[in-house]
Amino acid sequence: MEKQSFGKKERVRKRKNYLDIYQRGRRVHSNNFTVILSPNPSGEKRLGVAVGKKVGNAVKRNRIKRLLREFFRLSKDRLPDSKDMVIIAKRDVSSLKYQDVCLELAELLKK
RNA sequence: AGAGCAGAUCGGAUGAUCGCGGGUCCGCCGUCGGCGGGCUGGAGGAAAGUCCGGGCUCCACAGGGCAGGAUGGUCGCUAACGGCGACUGGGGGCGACCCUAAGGAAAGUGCCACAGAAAAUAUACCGCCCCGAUCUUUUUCGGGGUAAGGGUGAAAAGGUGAGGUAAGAGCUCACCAGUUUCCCGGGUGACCGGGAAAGCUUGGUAAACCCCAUCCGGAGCAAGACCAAAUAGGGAAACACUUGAGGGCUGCCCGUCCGAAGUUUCCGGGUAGGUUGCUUGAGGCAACAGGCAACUGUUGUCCCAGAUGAAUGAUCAUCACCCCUUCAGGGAAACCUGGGAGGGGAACAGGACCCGGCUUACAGAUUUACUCUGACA
RNA sequence: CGCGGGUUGGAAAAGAGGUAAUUCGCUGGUCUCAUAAGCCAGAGACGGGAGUUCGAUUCUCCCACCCGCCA
Repeated sequence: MEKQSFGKKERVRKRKNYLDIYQRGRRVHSNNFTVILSPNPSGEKRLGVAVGKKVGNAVKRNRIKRLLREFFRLSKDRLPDSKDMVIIAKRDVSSLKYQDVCLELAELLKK
């Protein structure tokens, strides 16, 4: 069985990395999210999450981040290796359920 | 029973699967460290706003004056406060109770639009009265007295009555209201109660300047300390004490300190990044004691988040809570009781150095004391 | 996280206790064969809630929103 953990190695953790990904990555948009994909040399697949202040207060922002990480964790095996991915939440999506998030992102990643 | 008022407590619970970050122990690889496993604990009453106060850290341990800021009934509590408690004055409510930036306007300055005669030194508009002139008289003009009457305004120069007067006026008197001073009694005090005298009365505004009293050094954990790739060439210490540029100490001044350029010695400084500060503390809980209370003391007991692109989530089940629909029983009905079935809801909100407060947001639940109205006894 | 500044018609922007200017835009009229320009007239605002005051856009306090600085 594929492991479903989500450790520190699998996160994008520095501002520099984010800037690199923003510059080099390919962007895909949907209603609520923007996904940026960029190759990275390390061999790992990594996730970064960006939720701006416009989206809501701290509770809402935290909830969105958790939902996005949950999605990444559970559908890791279907994602390509050696890719950095940053998901940006565009608006207040804290009322969405986890399943709604899954559907929308899965759609988005097919493109 | 209804309406209300002041507090206090809580802020869903349990389980399963997957997952996150901390501490600790064990094992393996092993230079830091990494990997795996076990155990343990992991957001709030406001964690929020950042409105105050303090601890802590650095700035040269910070002295004086001016400027600036804050507070403003009294007494207390406290590490401290702009907080809290008790009490006093004022205002509101039938009441429980609530609100109160509540020192000084008889230090000075300013302002008080429009209206009004006048907005503070009453320069008198109408009116009333006296005198003089004019004239047959009413009239008209001039000089003066008068704040009792008028209308205006948010606010009009103590109120009522009597005397008094040419007309009037605290001009005088009685009562009442208020101010200041003094005395007596009570209280730690704000102040309260009683009495006497004075001048006879003084507009409002200090969240206008200001005066008085008290307090305040500046920055802030992105403080500060340590390790240290890259890059750039200097940096630090000691001595000497002449000129002292320039800089720092709070905005300015005084005052004071460092100090370029000299000689000698030494090798360090520092960005990315990392470590530390970082959680045992004015700490929580319980009992007893002191105090009206805020709070304090003693004893016992407990260890309860330390992340850093930032950890608490997702899915499911059960049980409680609320709402809606439907069903059964009782009833004439309103409705009451039961809980079978289905559906929905569950607030405000997330630590970022730590505490004490304040303020603001908040579905609902539990509970205590008290007040008013109605009924019964 | 900490520290500062601001909010006035649709847009910009003065006013600092009593009447809210001004410019552009908008609407109607006039002029023109018609449009523009010009001229005349008009509508449309003090971020919300308390307090001080006779009276707050202005002063004080509390919220909301926006902007900036410190890596």
